[in-house]
Amino acid sequence: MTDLLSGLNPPQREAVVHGDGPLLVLAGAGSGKTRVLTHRVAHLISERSVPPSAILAITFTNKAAGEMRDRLEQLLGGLARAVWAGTFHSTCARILRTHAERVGYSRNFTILDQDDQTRLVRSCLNEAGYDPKAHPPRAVLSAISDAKNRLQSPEQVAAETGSFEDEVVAAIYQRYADRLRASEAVDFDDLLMLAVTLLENDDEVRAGYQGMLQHVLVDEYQDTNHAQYRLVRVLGEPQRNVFVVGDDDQGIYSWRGADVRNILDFERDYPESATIALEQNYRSTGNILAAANAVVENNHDRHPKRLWTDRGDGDPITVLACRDEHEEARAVASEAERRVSEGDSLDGLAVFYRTNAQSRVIEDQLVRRGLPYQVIGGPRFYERAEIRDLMAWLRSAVNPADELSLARLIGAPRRGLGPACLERLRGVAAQSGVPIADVLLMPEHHVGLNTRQRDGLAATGRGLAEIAEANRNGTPLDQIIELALEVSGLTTALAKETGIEAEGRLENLQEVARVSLETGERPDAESPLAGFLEDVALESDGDKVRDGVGQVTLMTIHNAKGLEYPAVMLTGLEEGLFPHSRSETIEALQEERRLCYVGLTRARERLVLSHAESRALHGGRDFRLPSRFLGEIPAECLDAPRPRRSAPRAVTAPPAVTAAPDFTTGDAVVHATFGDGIVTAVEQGGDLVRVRFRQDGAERRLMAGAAPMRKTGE
DNA sequence: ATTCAACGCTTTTTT
DNA sequence: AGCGTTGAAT
Repeated sequence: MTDLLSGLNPPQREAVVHGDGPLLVLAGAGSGKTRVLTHRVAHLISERSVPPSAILAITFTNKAAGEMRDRLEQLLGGLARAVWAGTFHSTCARILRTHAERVGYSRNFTILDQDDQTRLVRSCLNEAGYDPKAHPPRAVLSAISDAKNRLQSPEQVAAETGSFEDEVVAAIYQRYADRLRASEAVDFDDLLMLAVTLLENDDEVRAGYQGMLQHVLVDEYQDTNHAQYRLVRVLGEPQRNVFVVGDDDQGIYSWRGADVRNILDFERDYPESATIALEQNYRSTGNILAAANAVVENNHDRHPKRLWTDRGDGDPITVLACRDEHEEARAVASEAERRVSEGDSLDGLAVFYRTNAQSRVIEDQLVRRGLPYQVIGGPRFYERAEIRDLMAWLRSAVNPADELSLARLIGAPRRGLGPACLERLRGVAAQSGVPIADVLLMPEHHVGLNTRQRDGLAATGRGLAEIAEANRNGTPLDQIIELALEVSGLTTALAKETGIEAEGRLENLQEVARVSLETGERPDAESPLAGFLEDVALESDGDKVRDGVGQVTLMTIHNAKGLEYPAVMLTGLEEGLFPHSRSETIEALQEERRLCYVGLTRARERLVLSHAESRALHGGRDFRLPSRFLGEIPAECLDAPRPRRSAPRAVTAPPAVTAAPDFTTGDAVVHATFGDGIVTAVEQGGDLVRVRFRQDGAERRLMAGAAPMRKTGE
């Protein structure tokens, strides 16, 4: 394959043909890292005769893995199919299913999602006699998750408690882990932790994988956590052909345990490693890059680098000052309409925001104007209550030990069965040593229950048995799901309800059977249903981005990682929203800034930044100041300020700080965020002022029209 | 024992 | 605005 290297620049080429040993590729945004990864794999196979099955490529989403496989197939043909490409979680799930018995699990273990996890933590808190109000389940869960990411067992956590809260966490962690075990269930963090534990402690299993794998490649390395790091390390031995690609400026998951130091420390951990930096950007115009560079340069603790392009400046960036979120939404819709009228596809337009809640008003406007769109993330299809009900039946049929699913399906559909019934079942099961699913089928044990409840339980047991039998005898997946819908009584119950909502929910349920046929083959799954359940559990929002369908794409910036669009609108650039008010520490603020950097660098040609002066939030309405990130963008990258107002400003103007547009050098000013300062220079004909602030002594360039700043009287 | 309606509270990002 | 809890009705 001679063309494997053509079209690559020298550092890209160097990375692709790198010999043995570890390599760190510091790949700036838009520098062609996906291409480098793919071509590296192709190079290994076609030029270095590495067997495809000896290569493991870990990507951030399943979609990225699929795209890599497609691309490899174009380069190499069917040979490429044997490359093992997946996400960290799917890779670990596959390892664990293969060796389940070695970690003391059934091969049919259930993978819990966040909602299941929170419920279970809540239940553990209640069981242990702690008040969920004093110890928010989400916070406790997050602490447990942190511990698992550090690969700490409940015992280890218990040994290191330093406060009462730590002790609560340790106690709940222990209880939570026990409940998971009893239910043959694992959470997302267990997938990583159990796989690492297995590989590190089981010589035979480890030897198997280490003997099979010659090369490990990891994308988005900056967002790996400690457990993921350990997985890569153990799988990379003994050859240490570990090829990691990342960008410390794009680390946006530290709150999830990702450790940017993994990338900064790579050279220390692999002293023999080489480093290659990719700084030429092939994606964005000069103005967009200049803005992104300028913003991220306000961060410390980064590998110094500066993206460059030979594409020219391109159009200036547009900043829209909107009155409120509705006007911002109208601006989004107008941008979409403008695109259509200019003959461009809506596929090329993406709208980003910091929080999922922001999508609603934007959706309203797009619907109103008949503009097609897709929302990535937010409440997911599989997280709807009725779908979760159905999934509980399916999961229980595959994994009879799954008590969480059992608890859910007992009450769905509503038929006079509730928590009390479940408690009784658990009691009987514990006494007799019979699995709960079997107790369901034995009405003689249903003492103390009324006829209706007894009948209900027996019917539930029969239904589950029927689904399980269908799964066992190879009934097609969609028919199993249809069967589950029927024997569970879910459709019957919904059909009785009136109203448009029930209709929608009924349609959603039917949709599951239809969608189930679209999932790919899973040769490692025990049954198509088991494979489907795992797909659903490990599916990420990013996997659902569809392109080529003529729709505007709406998503959080977190979901935008790794994507690019000709036109990007970054909305809600307001203090308190972006950067988010919960990001108070320096570290958190720097991560917000990296997030901003990620958002800006998704744009190829057109970039629109918007902020609203007031925004409705949790019921009330707040006045909002423009984000400091806007102030960090050099004015020469920006369009002339273009306030977007559909009503006279006086009517709705915030009573807060009002900008005085005519600053002169030497003026004493006060800024909403930075406090007191002195104007040191006026640039761009008065649009931009330089101000040195007393608070930190730093000089900042601010937009005179947009900055939340006014002159102070002497 | 279950279900439903009203109330009050908390609000980031996600594999 | 959405969720979990609480209290009353069935």
